[in-house]
Order: sequence, then C-alpha cells, then structure tokens
Amino acid sequence: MNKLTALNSCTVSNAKCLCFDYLTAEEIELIDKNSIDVKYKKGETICKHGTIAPHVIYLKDGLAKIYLEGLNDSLILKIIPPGNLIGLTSILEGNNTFHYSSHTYEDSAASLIDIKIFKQIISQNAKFAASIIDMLCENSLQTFGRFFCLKHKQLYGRLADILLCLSERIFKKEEFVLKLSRKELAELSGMSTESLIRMIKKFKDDDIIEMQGKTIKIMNFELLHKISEYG
Amino acid sequence: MNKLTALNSCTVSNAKCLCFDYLTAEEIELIDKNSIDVKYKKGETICKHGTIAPHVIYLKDGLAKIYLEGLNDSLILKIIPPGNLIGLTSILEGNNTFHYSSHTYEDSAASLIDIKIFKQIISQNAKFAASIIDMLCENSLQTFGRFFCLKHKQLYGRLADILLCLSERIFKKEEFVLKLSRKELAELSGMSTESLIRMIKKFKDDDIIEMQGKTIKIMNFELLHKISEYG
DNA sequence: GCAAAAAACTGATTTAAATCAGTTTTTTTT
DNA sequence: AAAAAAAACTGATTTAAATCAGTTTTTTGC
Repeated sequence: MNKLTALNSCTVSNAKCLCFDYLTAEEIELIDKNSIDVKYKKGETICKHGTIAPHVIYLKDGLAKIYLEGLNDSLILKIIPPGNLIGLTSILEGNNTFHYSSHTYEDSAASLIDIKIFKQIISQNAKFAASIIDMLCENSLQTFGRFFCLKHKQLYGRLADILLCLSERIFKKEEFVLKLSRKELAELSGMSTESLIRMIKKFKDDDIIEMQGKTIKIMNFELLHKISEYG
Repeated sequence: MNKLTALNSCTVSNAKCLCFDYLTAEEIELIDKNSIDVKYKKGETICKHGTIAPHVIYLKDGLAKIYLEGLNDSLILKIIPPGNLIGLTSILEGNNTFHYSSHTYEDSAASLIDIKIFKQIISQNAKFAASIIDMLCENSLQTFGRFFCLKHKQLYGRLADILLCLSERIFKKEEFVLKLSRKELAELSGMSTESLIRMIKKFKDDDIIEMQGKTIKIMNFELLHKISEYG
C-alpha cells in the first residue's frame, strides 16, 4: 500500500480505548467514585474550548464532534463515536483547559472522570499510561491524515473520504442513517454548504451513492476509494 | 486572551523535551549504549514515511522539518529545532513505522535511540512516561493550531504566523538568518512560491519586515500579530 | 571570469470553490 | 390545516490563490 492511500480525512482514529482494561479492581472503584454520569440531548455542548477541564470525558453512547472555533469558521478535528475519550490532551501538565470544543450530534451519554484521578492513575499504572500514549499517537495520526486531506484534496475527494469514513469506520454498514443537516455535513467535509450539495448531486448522478432523506447508501465502494485516493 | 489568538500555524510546539531529565543513572547508560550518533548534511533525509522505525530520533543540533508527502503536494507538519524528538508517534504499539518524513534544513546532528529501549523505559519509569504524554499532548496542540490556520487563514495571515514563529520561537531574535529558499519558505507557509514572493513584497512595502538576502528583520511586531490574529 | 543553472521575481490567466441571490421543499409551530 | 421558519437546492457571480509564461538576478561549476 502506498503512503498516499494511508492518508485520508477520516474523522475517527483507529484508536480503541483500551486503557480501562488495564485497571486494577481498586483503580476501577476509584474511577467510579470520582466520575459523574451525564446525559446530553442532541446539539448540546459537552465542553468549551478554553474553559477549565475538571474531567476527561468518556463517551458511552451517542455521537459527538470535537472542533476548533474561529471568528467565522470552525474546523472539525474529529468525530467521537461511543467508547472514546474527549479531552485527553487536557491532561497536559500546567494547562488544565479544554483545547477544543465538543458538541453532540445526537442524544448521548458520558462519564466525566475527575482529571486528577485520571492523572494519578497514569502515574501509578504503567500499562494504563502506555495505553494513553497509544491513544495519543493514534489521535495524532488521524489528525495528520485529516490535515493533509483537507489542505490538499479537492471537494470531490474530501466528500469521498467522509462517506467512506462514515460507512466503514463509524456505522460499519453500506447503508446508514446520518442525522446531520447539509450544513453540518459540509462543515465536516470542510466545504461550504452549497458546494457539499453540488458534490452530493454529482455522486448521485454518477451512481456512487443513493440518498433518501438522511439515509445514505454507498453503491460503488471501489470508485469511492479511487476518488478518495486521487484527490 | 481569546481563543483565536491561541491558534496559530506556528511550526514548533511549546514542548520542551524534558523526558531525559527523569532518567536514572542506569537508564541513561542504557540509552547511551543503545544510541547511535549521526551527522547529517543540509538537505539529507532523516526518516522516510512508511519505512520501519528502528529508533526515536533526538535532534541535538541543526534544524529539520517533518512532513507528509502526496503525489504532487507535501505538507509540513512542523519544524524541529535542536532538543526535540522526531518519530515519537512511532512508539505506537503494532505500527513501528515512521508516520511522516523528515529532512534537514541545515547541517545537523542527532542521536538515534533504539525504539525498543525507549519503549522499555516508558514501561518502567512513570515520570518518563508522563513526560512523553506531555510531549504528545503539546504536539497535538501545535498540529491543531497549524491545521486550523492553514485551512482558514489567508496568505497574509499565514505568512505573519510563520514569521512570528521563526522570530519568537525558533531564533528568539527580531533579526535572523533563515537559510531557506523561497520555495521552501512557501512550502512552510502552505502556499505557492509565487504567492509567497508577492506576500513578502507586501510586507516589505508596508514596512512590516526588512529582508536582505536570507536575513529577515521584523520591524513591526504589533502589526504582524494583528495580521496573524485577523487572518 | 564566463557560461550554465538555479533561484527570485513579475504580470497575465485560469481555476476551484466561496459567496450571493434567489427558489423550492421540508419541517415546525400555532 | 395554514402560516412561518428552516433546510435544501440552483444558477450566476466573485474571489483568493494557483498556475502559466515569461524576465531578471544570483549562484555554481568549469
């Protein structure tokens, strides 16, 4: 496989959150005692860039995005499916703030784990720490790929990336229901809403996808991969 | 300070490589025995994306870039000044390859640290591991900022970012000698060579910088910061 | 020191994608 | 069920930046 095929603007990393598998019984209890379970409605804010980060967030259910906000623009860094952490970079020593904002795409549930306890366990449990390191590395790789593709690929290739990511990594089905507006899907693909609509039309005309309402079905994976690869 | 001011396409992270300060005498010896010192000429390749990563690279002297290569384009992820690590993400379990390429900007010297030994020390020394986690977090933040700015800021703002980064973070002087061609500087700013030349001209005409050959002097930091901030 | 090559620069043109200005369709509210 | 609001869509226009096609300047090698 060539280098380029490895780069895509996919919105989720390969990282599985395995770190909790390495906890002792006491550590699990410690985390349980120092966590708060929360439910979020669709569209709610989970965390806000620049505010103090009192916890690391484990998304148990639902779907969320993490993003950076500018004056006019915002940039989606990644999508968080269930079983992933939000705010891992906030464990950084000497800067206990959230480094991005997060927002739910659908009704979601999360555990808010006290960040001090989280850091304490990192310092006392080497396997847990190693697992965190792995996740941070995976997150970096995902960001690198997305960075490259949003900077260099054209609209066509970017939409192909997103569709493949949704189908293969997030929903793991060729047909899925994506509860996002065109505006949100455009933001995710890093393009304007109008451009997104035009691209979707092209994909439909070329029989690459079928789309009815919020249901998307990938009809031609092979071609979609080629479009993703060649930009 | 508002969120936006925190985002820049600066090419170096704030991370200081402190991890080696936490080693025991034996661990230092272990690393010494399992490291190779190498000298690179200007323009040499330090590591190549996709190849096996037998070591983590500590840049002792010189200047390097790490970047992703596409078919036509390449994307500079960051600049590595002396005292920083290259290839830290390669410690990721189950994927011992380099996740980017690296190339020297000037004559440089590095220590190649055996990656197995490096990982062994992570697993046995919690403070070392915590320091690695810190560096990974800092690297992520730097990438986020650069990602946002290269995606959303215009040429003018991007060049301002790079100039500020070079002056304030890398050379730590208002006047510095940058041994890069226009082409390399353009690549660093994520724009075409012609665009870079036009932007430099604008900056000179507006008395923001002075430039003679490879010597750059920042004349108006305040304005440069404003340009960086407002894009 | 001169020729050749590379780098720096300039102006004109092209292009990809955003923006603008709408219309149509769908959803929500009353 | 009708009105209002929001979302989806369409075509025309604009714009930022790349590309193209050169010229001038600097560097390199013989």
